[in-house]
Amino acid sequence: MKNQNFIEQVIAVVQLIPKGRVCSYGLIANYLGTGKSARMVGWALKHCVTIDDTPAHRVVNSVGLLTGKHAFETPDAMQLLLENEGVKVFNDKVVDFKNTLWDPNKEL
DNA sequence: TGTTTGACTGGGA
DNA sequence: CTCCCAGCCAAAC
Repeated sequence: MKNQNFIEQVIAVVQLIPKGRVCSYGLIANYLGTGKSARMVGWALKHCVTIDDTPAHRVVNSVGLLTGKHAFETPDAMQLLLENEGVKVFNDKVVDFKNTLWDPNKEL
């Protein structure tokens, strides 16, 4: 998967995230090679749901905070989806984030 | 073609 | 500790 647009590359990585795990924007950006453009990952994810049903709820910011929850149909949808997969979320942030974090650079 | 924006991040005040 | 600023890069306007 390389001949795709940036957005589709982000989608591909997000879809690789195992169920019950989460990933940070910076990690994905680093994996894609964009490095510091973590903003692009979030930006792309926002648009990816329009072209694909990407599990964007598995992507959070560097501290496990559900920064993108407002992009869902309802602000609570993201948290509910995560909890549905076994990821505990409290006060809009992932509980035991570092244990739940999935690093594509390490796992792949 | 140039400017603005954004689900981020890390560092400094 | 919290708040603010600058860098970052691709897409949208």
